[in-house]
Amino acid sequence: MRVSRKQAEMNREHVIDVASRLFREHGFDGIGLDDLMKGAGLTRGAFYGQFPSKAALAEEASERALTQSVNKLADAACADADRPVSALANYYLSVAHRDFASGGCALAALASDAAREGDGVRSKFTEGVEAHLELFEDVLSSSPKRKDFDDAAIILSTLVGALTLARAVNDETLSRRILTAAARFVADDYSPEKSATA
Amino acid sequence: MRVSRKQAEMNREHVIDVASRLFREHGFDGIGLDDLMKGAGLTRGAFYGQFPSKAALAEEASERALTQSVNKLADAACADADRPVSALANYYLSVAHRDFASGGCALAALASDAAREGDGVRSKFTEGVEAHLELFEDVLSSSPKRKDFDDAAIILSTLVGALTLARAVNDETLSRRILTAAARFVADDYSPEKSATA
DNA sequence: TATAATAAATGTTGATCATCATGTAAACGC
DNA sequence: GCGTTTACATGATGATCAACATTTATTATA
Repeated sequence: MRVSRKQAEMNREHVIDVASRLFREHGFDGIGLDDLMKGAGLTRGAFYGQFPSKAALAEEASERALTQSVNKLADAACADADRPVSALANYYLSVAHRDFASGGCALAALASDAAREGDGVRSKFTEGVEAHLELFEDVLSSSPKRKDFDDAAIILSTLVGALTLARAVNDETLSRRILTAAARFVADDYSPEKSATA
Repeated sequence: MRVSRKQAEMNREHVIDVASRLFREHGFDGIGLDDLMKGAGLTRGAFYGQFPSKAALAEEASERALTQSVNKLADAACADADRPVSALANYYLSVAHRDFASGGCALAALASDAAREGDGVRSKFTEGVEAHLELFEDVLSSSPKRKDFDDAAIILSTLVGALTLARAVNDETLSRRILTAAARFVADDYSPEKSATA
């Protein structure tokens, strides 16, 4: 049954949204087109009218997930105007974020998967990492010290690494200790009210 | 054709070694038993005499890869006795390590995959993370300051995160900038000759 | 209203997946 | 040296995979 142009475009967008969630949850190789489309309330046949291949969907879903990740971080930073770095770290390294990979940071959920993907997906990840770094540079520049690529890269690496390790681990105590150690480090060492560290 | 007990045991060990490499390279879902066994010079039928399931092999391969990762880090630290942290960071965040995932750190290669696996694999990763942290605590304790879980967790998170991001990214310049920023941070802030940071 | 375009459903393809049953031949215990 | 054990190979199983072709139904437009 055919559907209006507008509805078709909405369906397409919905498929991308669903895929961005399910890929984060199961990995690119961890879910197939059938379940992906079922998750969107459509069938497999509807797929190839909208996308040329699974890789193409992975590309668009990566872009959307990464944009969403940056936006969530920006919102967290804005929520506490005079301690933005602290707010950002506490959001990112929360237990809630750890236990909600499908709606959380795409870098932590898919970065090691993305390294094995083709250039399409990896290009989107390149843009996504750059966007994350620019956000951090902006937030850091509000502090009296220099605006520095290195500090942004250190913070991003620490956040992604800590969240990834906290998820991989089976032991709740260890998992939380990793999260809080990293959160305290980022908040303490990079807050505006404190002087430079390096 | 049958083979001696000793040879069979050697085959088993060889399968685990090969799997630990191939899983790191392709992810748990990225390679099947056929290619896994082909990589070990055997056929699929030889598998189920040695392992009850693919998940069981993933467990043993994870354990081996993680042990190897700790050993390599320990070797790197020993190579430069008066700047162990620096040596460790420079090894871990080298371009060579970035481009050699199959023989490199299992945490960076498989941590986000492991988060989606069953309790067997995740338990091995728990032990692996603990072993990594203990190594870092030991190396740090040789410096005049405190021996601290938090510092070890921060270093491990930064190393894993930076390497993961450097691999996901498509842009060589950006990739190297992430590696060097993180390496400089770890080396500078946690070397024995420098005072505490937090 | 008739026609062209197309979204979605359905079915098929061939590859690959993990798993297991059976066959075979070599190594081991007696 | 003979019977038993067992390591491995082979083939079959059914599930699932991505990909695509065909069909059906609906909308937009002429």
